[in-house]
Amino acid sequence: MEVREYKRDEWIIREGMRPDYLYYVIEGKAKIYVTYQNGKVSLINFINAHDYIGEMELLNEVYYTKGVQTSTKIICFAIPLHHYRTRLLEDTTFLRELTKFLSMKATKMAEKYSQSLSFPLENRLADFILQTADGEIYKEKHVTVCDFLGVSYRHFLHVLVQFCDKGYLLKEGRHYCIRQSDALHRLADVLKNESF
Amino acid sequence: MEVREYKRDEWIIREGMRPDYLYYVIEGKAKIYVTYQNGKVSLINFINAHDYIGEMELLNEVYYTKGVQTSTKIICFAIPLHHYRTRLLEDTTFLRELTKFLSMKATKMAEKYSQSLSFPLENRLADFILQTADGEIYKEKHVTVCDFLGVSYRHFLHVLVQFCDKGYLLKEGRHYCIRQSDALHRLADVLKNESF
DNA sequence: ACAATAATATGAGATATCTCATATTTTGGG
DNA sequence: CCCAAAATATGAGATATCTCATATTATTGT
Repeated sequence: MEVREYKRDEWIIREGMRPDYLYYVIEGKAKIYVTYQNGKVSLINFINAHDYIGEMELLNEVYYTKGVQTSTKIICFAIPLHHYRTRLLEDTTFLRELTKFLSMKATKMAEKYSQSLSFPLENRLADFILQTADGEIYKEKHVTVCDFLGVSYRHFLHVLVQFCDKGYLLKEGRHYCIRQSDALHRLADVLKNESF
Repeated sequence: MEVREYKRDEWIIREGMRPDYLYYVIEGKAKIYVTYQNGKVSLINFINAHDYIGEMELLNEVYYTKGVQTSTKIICFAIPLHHYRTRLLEDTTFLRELTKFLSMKATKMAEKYSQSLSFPLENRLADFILQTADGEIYKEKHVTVCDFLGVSYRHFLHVLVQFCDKGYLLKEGRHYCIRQSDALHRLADVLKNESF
């Protein structure tokens, strides 16, 4: 097992190229992308500390590998599959851990999926802002967010400006300051199911 | 371990009620639903033979249980969790099998998610029709499909009628007959990524 | 066999979202 | 420090999709 380091914006895995390693992220953030035939590129998910990368390829002989690009510096473990594949697949503790990770991943995806179909951007953006804000400050890159929420830049900005007009957010140079988190919460809560 | 049978339209798991069993489907089909605060109900996924039900609750202490309703008669194994939970979580063969199942589930969800955001109903419906058609005959219930694809009945029908107008489909009483599968394939192929 | 309920169907107007065109500002590399 | 590329901004018109209203046909329970 090696410890590896990737710089910001480096590709850990190229789309379509089966990786030879299983990665476990110690520190940093990354993004998973897929490209469609018409050239459209879609941001599928974020990867954070304690996530696995390449677990699909460990488990499935046939699998279309998505691209993984770092968005900060990343430090991770890299376990060579050719050597440890069999051993990993016989290790109960590892399997249990991986199963938990995958079940969370599947659940979150299912949630995002049904939310994306059921609610307009207004609600999903409110949720995203609250989830990614650092205290009162929201400062994600617009382009990345559009990708992630799967909407056009134009429409995204339209809704963001509305939030400002309504006084939910205040634009401060490069950042946005959350002014009425209660209003945002009301919008975001619509996404939640009855359990909350 | 028991063998259980559920009739059509029965609820195997009620939303929000933690199940006491892990199920493995031998035969039949079911649907997973979630209800939002505003009362909107969303069909998240289909369950088919060889799928697990309740695996999330086996793995995660905290998990909001989705509702599962049969759409045909279902025959399944039911494994009582209070008795076998620990043993299951130590069984390598079972864990490996479950991990594979979950990785497929996560992948499919991710695919559906990014597709739903990236393409209009026209493409997604073409894909759905081809995937669920029995030979040349498509006969899913409109209401269920709307739910699944996350669009209004009105819009769904609008697009379906277009397919008929264009001669892709021919309405025959209750069913639809696929007349130009090539045209549908062209629409559906846009969803595929470069790997295909 | 009948009534109630669910599914199918259609129209019209509103809203959400996209595409394209274009301008300004910020940022990274040499 | 300068340039090219990326990110941010804004307008206008097109399209996808939703909501609501209202019929007509199946299906189901009794």
